[in-house]
This record gives sequence, C-alpha cells and structure tokens, in this order.
Amino acid sequence: MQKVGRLLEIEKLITEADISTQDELLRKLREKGIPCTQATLSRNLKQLGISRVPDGSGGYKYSLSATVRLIDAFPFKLNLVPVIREITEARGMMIIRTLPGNASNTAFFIDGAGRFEIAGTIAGDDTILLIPRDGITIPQVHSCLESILPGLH
Amino acid sequence: MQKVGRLLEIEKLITEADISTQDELLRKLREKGIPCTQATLSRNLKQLGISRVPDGSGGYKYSLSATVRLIDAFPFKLNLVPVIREITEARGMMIIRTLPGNASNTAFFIDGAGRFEIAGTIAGDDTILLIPRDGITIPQVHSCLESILPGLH
DNA sequence: TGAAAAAATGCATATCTTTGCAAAAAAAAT
DNA sequence: ATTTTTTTTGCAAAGATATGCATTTTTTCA
Repeated sequence: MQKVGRLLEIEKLITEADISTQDELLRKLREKGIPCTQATLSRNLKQLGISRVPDGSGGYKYSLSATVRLIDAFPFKLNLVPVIREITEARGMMIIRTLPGNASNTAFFIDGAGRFEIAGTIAGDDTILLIPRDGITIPQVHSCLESILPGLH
Repeated sequence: MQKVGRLLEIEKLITEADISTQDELLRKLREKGIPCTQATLSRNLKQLGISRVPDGSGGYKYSLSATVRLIDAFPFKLNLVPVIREITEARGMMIIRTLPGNASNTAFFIDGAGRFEIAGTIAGDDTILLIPRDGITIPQVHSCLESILPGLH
C-alpha cells in the first residue's frame, strides 16, 4: 500500500501544472505508474485539503488550500479541547498543534500530569513536540493524552 | 440589475457561516429576498473566486480563495530567504537557523504552505525544528523547502 | 428615444465529484 | 501464525456543479 507516495505525487502534480478535473489528475498519476480510481482520488484530495478553485481565466484548477490541514490522515481524531487543533505522529513522537500562543500553556498542562509515558515536551508558539519515553508506543501516548485532556476523543 | 448586490450578499453569507452546497446558499439568498438559480450562483461563485474546500472536519465549505492566492503569489517570498542562515539535519529532522528573532516568522511561512511532507515546526528565537512526516526523507523535505522558498540554494 | 450590442439569466443537461457499501489490504492484538 | 480490528479501496449510484443555448435584461450609441 503506497498511499503516502500517492499523496505526495498528487501534491506534486497539482503544484507543477494546472489540472482542472480529477480525471485529468488520474491520467497523470497513471502515467507515473501509480494506479488509482477517481473515487480514491476524491477522498485523497479532501484529505490533503486540495480543492478546485476558479483559476481567474475562466476555468478551474486544483490547488492546495493553505489553511486546511491534514487531520484524518492518522488514527487520531480531531479533539474538542478548544485550543488543540491537530495531533499527528512523526518519528515516534507526537506533534500537537494549538491555536497561536497556546502551545506552552498546553504543554505545561501536559507536563503537570506527571505521566511516566511522557519523557518531555518542547513548546514553541503553536506547536508542541511531545517525546514519549523509550518503549512507549504512540497509541499508549494517545490514550495517556486522552486521560490528561478531557474532551479529547 | 441586482447582480452586484447579490455578489456582495454571497460573499457575506459564505463568510458568516459554513455553507457546503450551492443549494444551501441558494436557500439563504432567497430568505434574504434575493432570487437566484443554481446556475447563476455557480457562475457568480466562479467570478468571485469562491470555491468549495475541505473543511478539515470531514465536510466541505465554500470559501474565498484569497488565502490560496496569497500563498501562490506571496509578495515577500524572496525577502524571507535572506533570513535563513543555515539548514542542517539531525535525527531525521531539520534544524533551520535564522537571523535572530526571525524563526517564528519563517516557521509561520513554512507552515502556511500547508505541505504534506511537514508534520510540524517549532520555532524558538533563531532556530526552527522541522519535523518531517513519517516516510518522508530529508531530500524530500529539502526539495519541498526549495519550492516553498525559491531562492534557497 | 429606438436600434444594436453586450451582459445576465434560466432551463435542461452534461460534466464532475462525493459517498454508501462491501470487499480487500494492512495493522494490531492474541 | 492466526484472529480481530482498522484502514483503504473500487464500484456504482447519488449528489453537486458547470455550461450550451435561447431568452430576457441592461447598456451603448447614433
């Protein structure tokens, strides 16, 4: 299963050239040796936050929408804690995106729970890097977070 | 001819509330006493540069594509480059050194590009930690950065 | 004015996109 | 390794949007 590869290629194709329909994009993917169907493409575009926008010349083209980000890509759900916007995983760590200026509050709150699973956190302005202790899995950290942050689901 | 009034109202309606189909928008217009058909609406939306974008919660909503254009034609793209002093790699992540005080501007800009390859960034004063998404290689991030920041070597 | 040209609109339909569902594939648990 | 659970996918159909064409409305210009 090469979903990530396909997502990258989709992103690349739509930034490299103006593409106006999913069928057109589909053809280009296949030319690159990436098999896909239009239905899957539709779902992938949604996931990538890519949409079909007027191109200003009477037509339409696909384009990344800067504000919408990948949320459903990984098995984490969008949470209900107002300041947390997104939680993703990378390199065995967790990246928690918050509203601007809220990263350190949130990190402080997480640290304050004193959970063993969490080796430490580093907070910027709107992003927290959460480093799990060795041997701790992401699902474990996730359920740990759920217990720390009520409303997360 | 009440086209202009309708255009204004359309813009207003889609910024005030999340609207996910043209029929829904059409109903709201009619509630305001503005008669219209779906066909006209489609043409008007195209003219206004409004498109249907993934809302990040599994649905779609209409949105001005101003943000997308902003990124596409970001006026200070080139001005950003000189503040970056060095880019290095460590532990599968990237460390970007900037001029003092410029890390968060730069990180904000990078985040704004909304690239899939980048799981998140954390900015201090003059250093950014960029965490690539799993499965993404450093060279991939490099070329990603190059496309976000033209002028980068 | 009134005639001619341009723009806007509605209708019907073509085109394009999204989604429910079942099957396949992948990941996690035992 | 096998079972269970979760995720991804294709198919087909439903849903949503765009557009050609004819008509109406608005604008332009003599």
